[in-house]
Amino acid sequence: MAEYDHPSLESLTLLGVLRGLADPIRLEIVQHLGSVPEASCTALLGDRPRSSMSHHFQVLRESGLLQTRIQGVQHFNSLRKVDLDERFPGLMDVVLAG
Amino acid sequence: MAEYDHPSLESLTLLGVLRGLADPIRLEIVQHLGSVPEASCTALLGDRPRSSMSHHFQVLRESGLLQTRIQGVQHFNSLRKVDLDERFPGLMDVVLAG
DNA sequence: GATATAGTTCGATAAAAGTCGAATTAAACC
DNA sequence: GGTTTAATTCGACTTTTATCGAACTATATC
Repeated sequence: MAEYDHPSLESLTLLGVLRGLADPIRLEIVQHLGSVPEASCTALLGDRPRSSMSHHFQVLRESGLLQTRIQGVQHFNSLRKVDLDERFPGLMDVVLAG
Repeated sequence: MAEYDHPSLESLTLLGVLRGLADPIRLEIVQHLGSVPEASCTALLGDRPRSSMSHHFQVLRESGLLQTRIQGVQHFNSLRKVDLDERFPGLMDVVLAG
């Protein structure tokens, strides 16, 4: 696998981002990523099946909430906080405060 | 019909509110309500069936996003902006700006 | 009381989203 | 090349959510 392509800043929509956040697992992932620079999928796994988590990471990536950097066999996820702050100022602050 | 009971400020959850917002029709309703003091259901109907809209109003009410005042045969909906601003400061500003 | 109006509730259907095991890919390492 | 590790993809299934016509409730008006 080469690399993911992430949606551009301009293509992000409020509805898309809200849909990305509107799931308990994904909200938890996002909030966790608010407190660390980045995290691998495994680090956020808990006791859930990998395939479920992989699905949620995909949704988060496609809605523009996180970006994934591939290093060797690991995928490091981080919040697209700077982008999100520019596009939807204040949103991430509320989400991470909640 | 007597009156609706709306969830208390403390019982609102971020996830619940995000779920309420994560639908195109509901987001549109909320954003519209951001620009008017209140609106009846019919006023926001467009060309959609009443029963569908009634469902969305119920979801919005239960997630704490709006309150409904009954006056005669009409139901007037308004954003719970003050409550939401207190509970999730900044959230509504982003949503209404989007 | 009959009629009109505003909105809800019911119930059936359709569409969307989440779950998760099994198979697969891809890199790393011996 | 074989093995381990990290994560994805596939596909089948379940659950949740949305849609919307038809019947219903409640208020207002004549």
